[in-house]
Amino acid sequence: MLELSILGFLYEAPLHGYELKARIQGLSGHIRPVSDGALYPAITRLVKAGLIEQRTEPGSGAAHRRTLSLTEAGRTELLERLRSPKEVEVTDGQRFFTLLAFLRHLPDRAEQAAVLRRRQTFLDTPASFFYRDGEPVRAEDAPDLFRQGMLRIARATGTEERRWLDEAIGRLES
Amino acid sequence: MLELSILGFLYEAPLHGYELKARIQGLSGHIRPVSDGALYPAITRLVKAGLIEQRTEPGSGAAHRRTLSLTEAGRTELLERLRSPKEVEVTDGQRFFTLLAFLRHLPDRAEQAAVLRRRQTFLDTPASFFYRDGEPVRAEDAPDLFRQGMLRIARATGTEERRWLDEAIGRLES
DNA sequence: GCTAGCATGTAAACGGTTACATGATTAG
DNA sequence: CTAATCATGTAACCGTTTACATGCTAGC
Repeated sequence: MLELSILGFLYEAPLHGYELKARIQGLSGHIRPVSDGALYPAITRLVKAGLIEQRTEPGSGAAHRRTLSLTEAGRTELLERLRSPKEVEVTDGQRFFTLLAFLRHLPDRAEQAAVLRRRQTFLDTPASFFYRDGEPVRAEDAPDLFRQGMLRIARATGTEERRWLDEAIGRLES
Repeated sequence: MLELSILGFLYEAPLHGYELKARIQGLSGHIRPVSDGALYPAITRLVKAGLIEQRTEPGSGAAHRRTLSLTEAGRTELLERLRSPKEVEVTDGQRFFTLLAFLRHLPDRAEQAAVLRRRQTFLDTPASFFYRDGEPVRAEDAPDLFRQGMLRIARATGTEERRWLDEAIGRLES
């Protein structure tokens, strides 16, 4: 997830770690701060894997500042991760959103549409959200005010997402 | 998160691990399966912490089947976790939802309302969702179809959630 | 001179995933 | 008898959080 964000942002332009952190944070609406202890090890991993390159900038700005950029392998890897997301990245809203944030980098509109289709299929599966005894619970039947709220919110989200997916897939395939 | 769900479900009735797993899964709408490798260690932790008790049921059902129940300390702990959620549990939608699922167990309506208020404050902070250069991005300005979608969906969710929070807090405080 | 922001890192602990392992009961 | 479901657990690995640590630069 973090790795995808790093690759995604670097696909657009070379950045240093600190700037990367700010962008990733901006993407999630400050819901969850990106910790240095997650970011820098992730960068190290990607460098070791040959997906990104580091070079120290001389003079400019604060102390040592390492500018990161994607290698050719990194570019290929990003596209592959966007093209073939794991099941959990389609299923989990948070992860799917991260995917969406960079999906424009996939050069083929048909491939973009295919990813949206996978999400669509998941949302249309009658296996989504809040079950009791194997049956989906209706908001009116929820046992208390709070679970009623959960259902209302989940339903509103699902409705809007389905609407957008329809529209977007339509546009991509026209 | 997992621990909260375990405590929450056991507050209602004693259960064994397998049943607990099914309920937790039902709550998330199968978005993310609960793995045994997470569940059983979590149970062990809670037992060690004195928050739940295990007793092996003789005869009934399959093989060995351990029925779990909350101790007095466990009941206190659950209420405390509901009453004073950590910042990230208010901020992160997924976690906040887990909180909501069990919030009815808080005996004091004013305390329930206070938790909802914290979420409300977070949502009203102009720091929520998708920033660029420190400014919130409007859907029309989003650079591509996919980010437009993210914004649309996020906005729909936020709107519905704010509406429900208003309503719910009103009811709780009347 | 000091504080805020820029900038990068490490180490321990924690929680979760994945894979492995076992065995009982029930329905076809 | 055999497959599905019930039922519980362990071990290796992985990524994240939290806390700690350092040092530069710009503006007050």
